[in-house]
Amino acid sequence: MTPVQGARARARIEITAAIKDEARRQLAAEGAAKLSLRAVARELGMVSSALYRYFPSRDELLTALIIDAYDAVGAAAEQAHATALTAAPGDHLAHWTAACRAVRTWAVAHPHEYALIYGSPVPGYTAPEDTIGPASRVGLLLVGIARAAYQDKGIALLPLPDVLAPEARRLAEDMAPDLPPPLAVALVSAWAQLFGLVSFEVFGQFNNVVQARDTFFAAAAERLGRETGLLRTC
Amino acid sequence: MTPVQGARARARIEITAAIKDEARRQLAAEGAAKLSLRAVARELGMVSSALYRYFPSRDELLTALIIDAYDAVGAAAEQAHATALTAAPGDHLAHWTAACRAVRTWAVAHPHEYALIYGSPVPGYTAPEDTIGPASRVGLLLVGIARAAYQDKGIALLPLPDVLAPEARRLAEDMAPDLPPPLAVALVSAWAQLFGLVSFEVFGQFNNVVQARDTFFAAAAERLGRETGLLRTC
DNA sequence: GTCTATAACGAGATAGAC
DNA sequence: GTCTATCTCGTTATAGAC
Repeated sequence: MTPVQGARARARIEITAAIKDEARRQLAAEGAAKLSLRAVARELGMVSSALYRYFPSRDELLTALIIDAYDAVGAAAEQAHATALTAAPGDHLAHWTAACRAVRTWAVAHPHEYALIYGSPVPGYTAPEDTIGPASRVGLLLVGIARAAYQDKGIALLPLPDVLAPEARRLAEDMAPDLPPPLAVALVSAWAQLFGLVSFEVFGQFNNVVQARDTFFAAAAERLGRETGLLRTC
Repeated sequence: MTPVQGARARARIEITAAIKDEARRQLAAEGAAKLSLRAVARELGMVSSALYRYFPSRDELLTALIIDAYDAVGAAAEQAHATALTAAPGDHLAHWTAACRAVRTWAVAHPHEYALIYGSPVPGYTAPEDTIGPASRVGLLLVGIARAAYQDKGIALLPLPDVLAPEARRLAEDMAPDLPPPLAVALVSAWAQLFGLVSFEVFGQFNNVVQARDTFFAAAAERLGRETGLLRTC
């Protein structure tokens, strides 16, 4: 808090940010598997051993990038949701699609960071527990939207097959004890399916298939929301 | 066709297979980005330059692995579909879920090959046109199942938003001119969402979330089929 | 013609001595 | 922090065995 400490702390923050920026650049150029502390250091005009004052290992740098990415996509979704909340109060389906579109927009703008968190696992790297919280942000937001809709007007979902009932109960207890188990199952499905749509676009599976990506995604996301019970249509 | 040619050809096929097998082993251990011709050659007791008799470059070896993977998952889905066709004739939803479950089963059994084709793109590698055909097999199978259902008893789908109408027409023309545009859109969405479910499981996003993976997936796949119009439920 | 081995290139990573 | 010696890589040219 003294001026000197403040300057030191500020420098540390700046250098940490510069390291992560350069690491993100390498992520884009070479992929997460080839991320190397040495190359980052070289590009920054530092010596590799100096980096260890900021990140104790390559894996910890990777973890920081992963957490940043989860936080960025989570914040984008949350902010879009907050905007939609005031722009169209009570329209739960609009809140849902706003969050979904924010996820897609962020992913298209940051394909390599998206690949880092929702693509193939990095060989030899296992995510520590620190990533669980940030990784849950989008999912928890979707749960929140569904909860608001449920408390507002209830939901009408298709009944689940009997074999899934225990898992549904367990899921609901884990993530949202106040919601009916079928809704919990529908939410987890929709969550995975949402990222299926985004991944297919970002990873190139839609090349030569889908052209009007924006409207296509918007329609699919709305459909997902409807099927999660946010609007009764039958 | 003479004995000598047959022996040569057989040896060539065997060595090609051995190279791909070893490459797949490295794929699992180090990831596609670090796949190295030299390491493959070393492990096989060959010299790196000898590999060029079989694959003109590292990227062509990658392409071969990608095509094999697409063909493997496509064949698995097609075979499961064929079995379901005779086991439950006329039950289009059962045919759909059988194909979906085969995709998941293959993916869980071959996570690294799955990651190669449906995960993050390999940095610096761009897939040649040869991969388009094999990459389309699962999608075309889903189209075929939907076509059978459509010709059998028609479909009832939600109307599309107007902005999506041109893209829907274009999509239907491209992939299945005999199917109504809304069905084409629903199929592409379901295709992407199916792989979203599989990717979340294979890539670890379901860790600490979904436990009964098999029944969860089966229910979600059935739901996807229903929503694609394979069964009218409203 | 078909294959393998040797050697080499230029580029990059890595380990250790200083 | 710096320098160097030694690795790796993809790829090619060349020569010789079958």
